[in-house]
Amino acid sequence: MNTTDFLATVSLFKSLDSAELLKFGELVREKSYPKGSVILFEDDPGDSLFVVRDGRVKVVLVADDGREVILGILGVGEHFGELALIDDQPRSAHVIAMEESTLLVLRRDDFRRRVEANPIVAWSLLTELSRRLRRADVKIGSLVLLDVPGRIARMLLDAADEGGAPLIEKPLTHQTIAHIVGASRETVSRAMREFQDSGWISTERRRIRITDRSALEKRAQQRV
Amino acid sequence: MNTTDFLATVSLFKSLDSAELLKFGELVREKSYPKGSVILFEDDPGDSLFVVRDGRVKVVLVADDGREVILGILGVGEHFGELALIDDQPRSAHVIAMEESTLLVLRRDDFRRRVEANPIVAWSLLTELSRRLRRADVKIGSLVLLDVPGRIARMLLDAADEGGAPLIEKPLTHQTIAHIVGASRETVSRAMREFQDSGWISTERRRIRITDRSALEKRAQQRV
DNA sequence: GACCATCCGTGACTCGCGTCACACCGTCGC
DNA sequence: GCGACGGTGTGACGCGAGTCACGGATGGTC
Repeated sequence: MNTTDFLATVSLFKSLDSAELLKFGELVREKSYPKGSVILFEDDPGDSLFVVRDGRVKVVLVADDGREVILGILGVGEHFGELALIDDQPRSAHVIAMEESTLLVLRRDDFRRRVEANPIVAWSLLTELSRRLRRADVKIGSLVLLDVPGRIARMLLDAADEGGAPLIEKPLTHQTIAHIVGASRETVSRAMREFQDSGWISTERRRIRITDRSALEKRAQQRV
Repeated sequence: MNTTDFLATVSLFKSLDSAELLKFGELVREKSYPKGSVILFEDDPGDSLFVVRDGRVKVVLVADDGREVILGILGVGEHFGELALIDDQPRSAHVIAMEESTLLVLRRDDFRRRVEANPIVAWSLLTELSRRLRRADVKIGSLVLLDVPGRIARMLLDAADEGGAPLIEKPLTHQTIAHIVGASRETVSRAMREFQDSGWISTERRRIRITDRSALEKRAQQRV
């Protein structure tokens, strides 16, 4: 798939006509990152928007002692780095490649010019930021109101919804889940084991299948 | 101050010329809410944007058992409810008047028409949503990486920065702080007492003064 | 003044979960 | 095959913080 066709599948650009897409296509550079490499650092001044062309990246905050929180995992077609384009503030988190990944990079000035010329993109951006804000608020609520197993249950449901099927395709190690829900690896292990013993989920070669959705939903309700 | 002049002070509208302001002024209705009343409910379909004209409101999530998290407190000139206008999703939280408050209400269709006619507003909105998203992410980080006193310290610093001076003017009860940082009232009491005994803060008739900023900042670093 | 509603301070007890420690896999490369 | 490595399972232990149960202070209202 060439770049223009790919851009047409990205939510941010999907309502653009082909002439516009072509223009955007001309402005992007393509760049590859090996697994584990840091794509951008918190506090850096930022002037680019990135679209995941291939691979998977995580958005993380890390504490001085190395502990980390995963704010989000982005796959093909998703984008990051737009905040710095909008408000000129430094980057708010690190972004790290979870696998070998290739990204499309769009520079601030180019992006702004195109957005001003084309309010549809501005509206897509608004929609996208709204979605993220809602998710962030839900996450804050979970962290305060739910215990760790509850947060894991909710997270599994979210991950499954994303794929459409009650099956989580992407490899999710316990360690990764721990970073997402704000818990320790061991606690995640224990909770997953319990879910499995209760027959709520099953794992088949690195993938997680949800076998009792309503039980998980119940567990993910506010407070046990 | 009349409505138009007031709107000119609101960040969302501040880059508009007076003709535009006048148009907006004609579209809003004014509405009052007694202390404690619920201005909007989570899950309601929403079709209005609200601007705080007077008073103070809190945005909260509440669990079935009544425990609550405060996502934000909005004062004069701040606005809420725009998400539902952008993405047509139901409201994501309750909004409750903390004091007798009066709000300006703008309906979805009117708002959208004005935004389409005037991209400056769209850009202000983007800036505002970016700001909130950053704050939300920082909050998620705090919840996972900091202990309760650390979160309180950070919250005090934020509140102080908002006012410009090292003094928090608005009454903040321990209970309220507890809801903001996701802790119990008792724990907040103990932490505040400790801060006070260490000479980091002092309280003078309902207001909190920060007397040792750097100590608080240190306490608010990742992990004790 | 008396009375009420809020708010704050503090001890005692409990428990969820983080931490440490170690054992047990698969799977990959040589 | 053998080691190395990344991932998982599980016990033991300790601590932060929630909960319960008070008592006491402050301020507003009649």
